[in-house]
Amino acid sequence: MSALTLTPKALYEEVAELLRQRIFSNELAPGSWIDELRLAEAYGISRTPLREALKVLATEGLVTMKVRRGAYVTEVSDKDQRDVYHLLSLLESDATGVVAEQATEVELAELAQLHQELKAATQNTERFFEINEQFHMRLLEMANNRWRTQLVLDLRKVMKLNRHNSLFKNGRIEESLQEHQDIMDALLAHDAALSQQRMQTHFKNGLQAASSPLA
Amino acid sequence: MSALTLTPKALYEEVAELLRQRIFSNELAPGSWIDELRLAEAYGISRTPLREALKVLATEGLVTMKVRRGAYVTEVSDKDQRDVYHLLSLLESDATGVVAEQATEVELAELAQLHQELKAATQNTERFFEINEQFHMRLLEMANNRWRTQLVLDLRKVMKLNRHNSLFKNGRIEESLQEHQDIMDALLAHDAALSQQRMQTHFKNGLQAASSPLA
DNA sequence: ATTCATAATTATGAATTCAAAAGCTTACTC
DNA sequence: GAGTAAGCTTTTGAATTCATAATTATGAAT
Repeated sequence: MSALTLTPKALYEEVAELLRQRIFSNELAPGSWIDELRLAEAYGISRTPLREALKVLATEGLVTMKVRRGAYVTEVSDKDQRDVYHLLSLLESDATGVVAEQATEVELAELAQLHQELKAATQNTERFFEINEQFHMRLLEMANNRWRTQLVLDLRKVMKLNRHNSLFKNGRIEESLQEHQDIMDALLAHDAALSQQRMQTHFKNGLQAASSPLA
Repeated sequence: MSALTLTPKALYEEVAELLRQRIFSNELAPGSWIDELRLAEAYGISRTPLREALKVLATEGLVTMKVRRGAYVTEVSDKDQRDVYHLLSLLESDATGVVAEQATEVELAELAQLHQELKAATQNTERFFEINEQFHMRLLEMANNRWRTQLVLDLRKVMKLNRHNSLFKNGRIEESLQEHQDIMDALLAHDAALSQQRMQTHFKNGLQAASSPLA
C-alpha cells in the first residue's frame, strides 16, 4: 500500500514550484511581468493562492514585487550572478570541510557511489548536470546544517535564472569530473582543509568556465 | 514639503514587519500557534494580507506552516542556534575581508565613527547592542553583495527568536569592544586576511559568551 | 468513570466579490 | 500632427464569502 497524501502539500507551495519551473525554463523570462489572471486561469485556480506563491518567490528573490504594478521575474545582472556564485562557493566549501571531518564511512560510500554515477554520465550533459547537483546537495545534507542547506537551495535557484548556465565550455565536463575525483579523495582521507580547498577550486574553475558555473 | 507615500509599502509587508516585532519581543512565543482571525481583527484588516505575510515569514524561517493546521512560531533548538551562528560567522567574516580590500577611506572613516559611538555606549547595554548591529550591517553593505546582506539579515532574524540573546555574560561588552577595536585596526590597515580572522574570533568569542551570540 | 462515536463548533484554505489605481483609448485643442 | 485631457478598460489589492478539514463538545455504552 502506497502512502498517498502523506502531507498534501499546500496549494500555494505547488503553485510556487510550478512557477519556479517556468522561470527556470525561461518560459517566464527575466524582466517579464506576471499576469495573475492569465496564470490563475491557466492553472485552474483562483488568484489567492497564486498571489501567495508570488510573495514566496519574491522573498526568495526570484520575482520582484512592485506595489500596484504586480510582480516581474527578477533580472540578475552579471554582478549578481558572480555575487551569488561567490556565496555558493563559500557555503559549500565550508560544508565540505564539515563532511570530511564528520561523515561516517557509510555516508562517504554513498558520495563515492554518486561519484561513480557521475563518471558514467560524461556523455550525457543533462544527466551529468543532474547527478552533479545530487552530489552537491547530498554532501550538504551530510554537513547537517539545515539552514545552510536551505540557503544553498535558494541561491542555486537564483543561479538558475540565467539560462546559459547549462551550457558548458569545451572540456569542462572532464575537468569538473577530475575535480570531483580530487574532492572525493580528500573526503575519503578525512582531510578537512584539503577537501574544503579543493571544493573552492572546483567552484573557482566553474566560474572561469564562462557559462557553466554550477558544474 | 515632505515626501509622504514615497512607495506606500504593501500591506502584507507592513503586517509581516509587525509580526516580526511581536515574535522578537516574545509576545508571540516559539511554538505558539497564530490565530489568523484574532490577529486580523486586532490589526483591523482581513485575513488575506495577514495570510500573505505569514507565508513570507514562513519562507524566512520565522514561522512554520502546517497544512490545515495553520502557522506557529518556529522553535529554534540550541543546535539550530549554533548552526545559524556558524553561518553568520562565515558570511560576515568573508564580508570583512572584502571590505578590508575594497573599502574607500571615507567608508572606513564611517566605520571608525560607528566604532567611536560603540565605545561611548558601553554603559548602555541596549544602545551598545543597537550600535553593534549598525556596525555589522554597515560593514556588510560596504562589502557590496546584496545577496549576502540579505542572507545575513534573515539569519539575524532567526537568531533573534531566542530571547536570552540580549543578555550578556559579565565583561562581554568590554571584551566585544576590544575585538571591534582589533577588527577596526586591521580594516584600516587594509589587511584582508587579518580582518577576516579577527571577525571570526569575534564571533567565536560571542558564542562562548554563553548567551550573547550577537555582540 | 472512562472510552468511543457522533454532532456542533471553529479555523483554515480557496474562490469570489468589491474598490481603486494604473494604463490605454479616444477625442479635442492648438 | 503632436500633445493633452477625459473617460473607459484592465489589473492589482484587499475584503468577503463559501467549503471543508480539524477540533471540541456532547452523550451513550460498557
